Amino acid sequence: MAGLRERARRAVQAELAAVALELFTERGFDEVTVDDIARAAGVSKRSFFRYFPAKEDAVFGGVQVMGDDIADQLTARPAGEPPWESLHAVLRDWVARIDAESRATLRLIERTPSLRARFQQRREEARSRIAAALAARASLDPFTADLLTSAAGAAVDCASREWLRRGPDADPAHLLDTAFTHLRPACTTP
Amino acid sequence: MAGLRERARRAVQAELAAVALELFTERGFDEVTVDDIARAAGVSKRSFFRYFPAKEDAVFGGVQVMGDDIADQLTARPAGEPPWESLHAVLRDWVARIDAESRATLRLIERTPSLRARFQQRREEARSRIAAALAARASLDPFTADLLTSAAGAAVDCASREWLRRGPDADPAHLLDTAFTHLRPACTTP
DNA sequence: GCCACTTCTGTCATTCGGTGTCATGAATGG
DNA sequence: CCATTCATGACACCGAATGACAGAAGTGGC
Repeated sequence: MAGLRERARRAVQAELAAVALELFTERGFDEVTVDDIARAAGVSKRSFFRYFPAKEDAVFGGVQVMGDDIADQLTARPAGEPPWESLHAVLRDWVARIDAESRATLRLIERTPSLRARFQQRREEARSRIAAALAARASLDPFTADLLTSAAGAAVDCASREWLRRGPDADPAHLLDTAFTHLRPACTTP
Repeated sequence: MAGLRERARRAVQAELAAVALELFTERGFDEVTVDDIARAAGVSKRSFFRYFPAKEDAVFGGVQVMGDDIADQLTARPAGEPPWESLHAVLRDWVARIDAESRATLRLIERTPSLRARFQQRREEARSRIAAALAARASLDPFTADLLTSAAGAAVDCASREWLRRGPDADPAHLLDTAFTHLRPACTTP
């Protein structure tokens, strides 16, 4: 069961994230101080840092959880499937689950350099784990797993940028398909 | 001719960068304050920020200049050459020009998260310019140019990581060749 | 050499992100 | 009911970064 403490903690964290996102989208990330967020949420500046290790981290969370299970889903793919197809399928599933709120967050990230940097950092960590999972599943050497996952990351990046270029009406999944098709590496069929 | 002011400025900037790199490699980026660097170089902390916009920027410079002319070299490639081959050739040339000092810098960057973030940010800007140059030269749509340059960036990343994995004896150019060969996208031969 | 004019520099003060400390009060578990 | 744990706020502190100002030094014209 979830104790009162745990529930309160999650509630405050969600409240802080919501307040922060609102202020950020309204005035821009750099024009909002941690004190602003804390005061708007009715807590002290010190308490903010008890819920988030850094100011940037108040933005992630809705995005972060999604990236965690990609490695698991990857190991659950059919055994004979080529690695590139596995990555494509899993990531296609992932972009399909991105909801409207996450898209607003992604836009904020895309236009804020410091957030972009933090985002790339997290994505790189995730990519590293995914590469390890892929190497274990398909018995690939680390270099090849690195190549495949990095290329997949590039595909996601390009699809994301193209989606931002075209506006929210474009279909992200279709853009990702195009990117994966165009980028299919030579090493998938050795 | 270069006036005394200009020469003095470059000298101080180089001195600051050298001192900073020495302290960073010795004690780690986060364990060195700007005051430390400034004092070791015999200037005030305030003056440091007149030469570099941020602490991280004292590390780049030896690396940055190299990335600037990649777009130019790209436009100078033979007209009929496939885009992927052009990127391969130019970047191969680029890694070949990386000297020992730059390698030490790269190692420092690779093991310092905040430097990595800054580095990725700069590389992304460079990639964007290169994509524009490539699109203009080979009359590609922005999306395809994006895909090719991002994949090339992934190749460089993977080669760099593999090089760090294997130690300084490995040949970076050869690793880059392998990455580019394995990653050759399907869209190079439409 | 002398004199404006610009640029560089150090000093001081300030903002902001982030951390350590400590006392207080509330939740928890027996 | 009581001892322990945990969250909180208040305060001080560090380091990165910026603005303001005064003085030193280079630059160009006379």
